[in-house]
Amino acid sequence: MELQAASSLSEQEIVRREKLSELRKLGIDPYPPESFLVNVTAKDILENYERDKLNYKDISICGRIMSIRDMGKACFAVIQDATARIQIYVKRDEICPGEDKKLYDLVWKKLIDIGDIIGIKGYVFTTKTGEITIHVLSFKLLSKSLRPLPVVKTTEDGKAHDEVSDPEFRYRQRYADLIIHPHVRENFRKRSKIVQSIRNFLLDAGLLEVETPILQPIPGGATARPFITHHNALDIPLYLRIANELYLKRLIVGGYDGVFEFAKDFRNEGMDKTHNPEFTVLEFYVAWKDYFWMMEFCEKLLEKAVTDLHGTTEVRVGEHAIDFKAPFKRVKFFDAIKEASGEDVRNYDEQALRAFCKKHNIQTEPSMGRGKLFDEIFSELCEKKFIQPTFILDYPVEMSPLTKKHRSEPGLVERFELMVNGKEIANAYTELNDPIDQRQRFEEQLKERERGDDEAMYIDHDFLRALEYGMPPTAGIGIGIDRLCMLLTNNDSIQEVLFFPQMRPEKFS
RNA sequence: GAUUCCGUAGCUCAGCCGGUAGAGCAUUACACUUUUAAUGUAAGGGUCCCGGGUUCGAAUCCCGGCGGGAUCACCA
Repeated sequence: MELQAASSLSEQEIVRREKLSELRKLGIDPYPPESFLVNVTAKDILENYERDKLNYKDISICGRIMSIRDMGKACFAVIQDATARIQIYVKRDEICPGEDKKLYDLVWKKLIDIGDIIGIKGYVFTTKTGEITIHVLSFKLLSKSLRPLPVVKTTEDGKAHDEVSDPEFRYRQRYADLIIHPHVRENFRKRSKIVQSIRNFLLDAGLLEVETPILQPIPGGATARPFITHHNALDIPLYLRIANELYLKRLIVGGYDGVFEFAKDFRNEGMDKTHNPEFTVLEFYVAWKDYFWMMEFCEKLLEKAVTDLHGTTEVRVGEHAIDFKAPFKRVKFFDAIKEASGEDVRNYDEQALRAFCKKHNIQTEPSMGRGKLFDEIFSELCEKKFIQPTFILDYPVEMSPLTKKHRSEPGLVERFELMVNGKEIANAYTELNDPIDQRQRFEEQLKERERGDDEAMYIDHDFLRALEYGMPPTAGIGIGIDRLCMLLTNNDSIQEVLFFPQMRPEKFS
């Protein structure tokens, strides 16, 4: 077994395994079980150590070794804990005061590597070059690393050397990516902060956080191809949810006046830098409200999230400075198309729309109905123009089978989408609560499906039954959390805001 | 799914027109008790993604596959 393993290992891996057994021979457990007391973090030291006060005299800290500079009878190394990197200073005669210098000469200098996790005790001082450093009085190996870690070296002018640039490496081995790239760790902290800020906002507003089924017998609430699975005991197909909308509305029927869920949704579609098969959507529904109320609520929510994250309402995204200061601009759907094309397509029938598309070089499919055509026209002609947060409102009824018809505009529904940086971030309605109308809308969807649109919605009879009991007037919204995080962290790939983006399975030989 | 680019040491990359591989960092050895891409000297390390083909000879050319990126399609 050893031979077989050794043949596939690199030189460096073999060396580290040899060091492992060497350590064991010396009676040192490379993976000790007991806790190591930590009384300070690297960040704490770097921010609060003051040379003259001589504080941080008796510290105990753990971290991973990120670099070592061996000076002979003394060494400098850098360790990294969850908060920061800090330099440590290991002096032979300090950790080996007696005759026996084995702990330094052998254990520290030969058997400890970059990547190893150690605990140290000592005190903080400043080197003559002015760097805050931990003077090590004793150290303990807490976990031996068996793989070479590609640590980035940065020159004085900030230029990075040997930075892992292979995205495949970074996404497949995110654990290593996180170790070697502090900014990646920071990105995900930001994501957590965004979610936390929004959650607090919703809880403060009195909404109830809920959980609803991921496995659904009918994949409803959106139009998308679902993942299908099978339940053995029930012997039925089940679908991974493409949305949780219909379940959250059932809860509004049940009498809660505000519910929200940060939901993983699943869609069996293509993958690219803005699409992952599983993704996170925040949906929430508030009774007694309409979409105008929701626009204001949404503005406040985002303004707060951005401020909590950056301390200001402005975010730098690529070339643009985007300002989330409420209120956001509002543009009506058909006004946006009119603005872009000079034509008011609102009353066009399907044929006229197809002619319009042809004129503007917009590709169409025979299976597309009016709704899809409108959708296509908007995304081709208008979407990219909205850089600053802009609400697009009053969509055609064909595009929105779950939305209440507009109170004064025939053929439209009370719906808005929030566009930021040319992309849709949120989608909201005055929710359709008329069960008869809802049934008709589902039947329209059924026709679309028969026509070849395999993403049209299925009829959910239980949902209709719920509506028949009566749902209060309600405003609802879905916010794409991944895309929001991309925006607020200035990343243009969804893979940068997902710890473990979907990848083709790796082959291990 | 389509098109296109890419796949050489642990990491970053070089290797043009075909002659079985190089550099820096990392690793190993020695020196060095305040360095910071530490330094100096020396050494080791590669199924050149996989499988076929052309050829006396392939990392290099051709075909197929696998994996990744980009663009497009579907979608959020």
